[in-house]
Amino acid sequence: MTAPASQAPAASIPAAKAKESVTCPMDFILRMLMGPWTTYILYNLRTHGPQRFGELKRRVAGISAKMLTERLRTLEGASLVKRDYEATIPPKVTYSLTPRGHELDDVMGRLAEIGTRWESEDATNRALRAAAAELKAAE
Amino acid sequence: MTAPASQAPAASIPAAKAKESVTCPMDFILRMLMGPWTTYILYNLRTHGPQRFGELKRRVAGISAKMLTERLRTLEGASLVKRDYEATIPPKVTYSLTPRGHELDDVMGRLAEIGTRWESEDATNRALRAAAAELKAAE
DNA sequence: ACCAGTAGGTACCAATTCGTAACCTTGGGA
DNA sequence: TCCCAAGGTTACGAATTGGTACCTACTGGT
Repeated sequence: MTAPASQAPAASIPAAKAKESVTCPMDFILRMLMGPWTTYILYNLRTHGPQRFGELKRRVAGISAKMLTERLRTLEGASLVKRDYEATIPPKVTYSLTPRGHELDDVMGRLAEIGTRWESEDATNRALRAAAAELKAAE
Repeated sequence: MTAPASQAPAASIPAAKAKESVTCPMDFILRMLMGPWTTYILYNLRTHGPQRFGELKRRVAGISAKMLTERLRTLEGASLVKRDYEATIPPKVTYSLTPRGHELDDVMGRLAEIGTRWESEDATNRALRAAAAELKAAE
């Protein structure tokens, strides 16, 4: 993830600056996953299967066509998503996960599990703190 | 990942816009990991153990003090990193992974493995294509 | 005739991001 | 007396990001 300064090429900048950088191999992959909206898109493609552009756009609520297009092109470039174009009228474009895209299922599942757990842990803690605060206020 | 437009709060914007958004649980966690430099930092803390600010800064080549500070604060806020401050003169601040931070070891390892594999697969493919191109040129 | 839907592409533009540089605190060394 | 170290904080600015709006091309419905 995550490159430094002015991002665009930034992604590669840190590595570039640090010639003999420790090049963390997660970097490439995390840089992909971390792009804006990316996980929402992959999540939807995983859970709802191959979808058309409009369908995906409707599901990933709030995304602009521009962003969706750009993200899909990037994912396609990384071979995580496949684009099937049918030159019918109107055109029909279907996006699906490639085998490589599916290799992430496992990790994504794990991340989702951890994320969910943390969220509930945090909620519990907040509730505990709130309860403690009330007790204190009531005393 | 990744929030939309003007980022800062952006991170939460997509979810915000899409009220009944599908709230992907990976999102929180990926948003953390994806911040600029974040993986480099976690990677270093994992492989080299608890470190002082300056040490970390030297290892994560190219990062500015400002960024490092900001990233560490964020990670601290997410309870992934612990900050030990000793008010000696000069002050001594040591950062280390929290138990929660270590929960990511597994996923990070997997991501690293996949990333490494893809990288080598891609290298192989590039080599093959180059060889094919040469054969073609030579005929 | 006019609007809608499909799948984008392009221009314009404000807002955000992140690097650079300067400054802060306290004590020790030259 | 002056500078340095550690670990930041703050101001300043340029560059990138991503949304909005508009355009294409073709067909079907009213």
